[in-house]
Amino acid sequence: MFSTKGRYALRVLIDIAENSKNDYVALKDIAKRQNISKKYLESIMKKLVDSKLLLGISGKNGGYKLVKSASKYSIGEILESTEGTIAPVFCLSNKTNKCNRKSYCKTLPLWIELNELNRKFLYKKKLSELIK
Amino acid sequence: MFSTKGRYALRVLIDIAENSKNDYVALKDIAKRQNISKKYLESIMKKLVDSKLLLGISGKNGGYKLVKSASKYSIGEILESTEGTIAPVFCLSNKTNKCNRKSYCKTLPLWIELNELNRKFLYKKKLSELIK
DNA sequence: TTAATTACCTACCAAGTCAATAGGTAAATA
DNA sequence: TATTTACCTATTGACTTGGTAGGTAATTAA
Repeated sequence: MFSTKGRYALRVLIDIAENSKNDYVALKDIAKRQNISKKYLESIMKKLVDSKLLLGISGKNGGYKLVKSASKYSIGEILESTEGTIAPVFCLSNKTNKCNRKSYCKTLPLWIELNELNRKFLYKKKLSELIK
Repeated sequence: MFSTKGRYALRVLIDIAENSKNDYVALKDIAKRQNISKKYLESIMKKLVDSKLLLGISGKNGGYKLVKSASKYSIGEILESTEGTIAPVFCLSNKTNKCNRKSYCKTLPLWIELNELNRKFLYKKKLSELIK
């Protein structure tokens, strides 16, 4: 189940895409429009800046800006950068599956198939598709 | 992310399917084979019995038995009965979406599409496909 | 009839996560 | 220089997770 981190992140990126006219969009404006706690949003913005999905500029008239066009953002990369992982089970959440049942686990193929289905869907779907 | 409840439930049903020869399979044997705490498994068995996916019989030679053939069990119903919901977001976890943003939410169509993709996959996939 | 075996039931608990809140500092600009 | 903004660290209450503990009720083999 996706937490507010990922869900808010999508709303933030939609908000910036719709409200930025080559200028920076301030956190407080996003928070007000989206009705999300300003302080809590900060932690989400940090993840998005750290993973280079947003550019953040301090000082007067500062704020956040997209680093590429909305059609270049996949929903998958946005969710993954804020949620940490989008895998359906823990054993697929890391690069290397450390579960010691993996060589004989009868459910693993199911989880792999589900994971691939989701990743394919979420990385194909673009931010621009959620706008308008 | 699926918790141990759903993941263990799948392993339990596979175990019973593979180890029941018209007789009942005792919890302690499942727990031993699957290396899962006996006491903790009890809470998962209860969910499966309550949702009529297993028949539980007390007393000597008692235990648990499938109520239908493995090919009739969908992975979706097993996960849903133990996890409560398999929806990707909270607003889709109940019959009635109570989110007050739903009339204008720009991300809701994405979640609905993802939810339907997952449900279709998990309800089509059968327990028998995980065996052998 | 009795002892053993089994599911079933209720309560509790430690650790972790979630969704915030609080109170700052550093950078940029009018 | 004052203001605005992002950025940083720490804390917290409520909830969930993954168990543990200790019993009761039902069934059957001896």
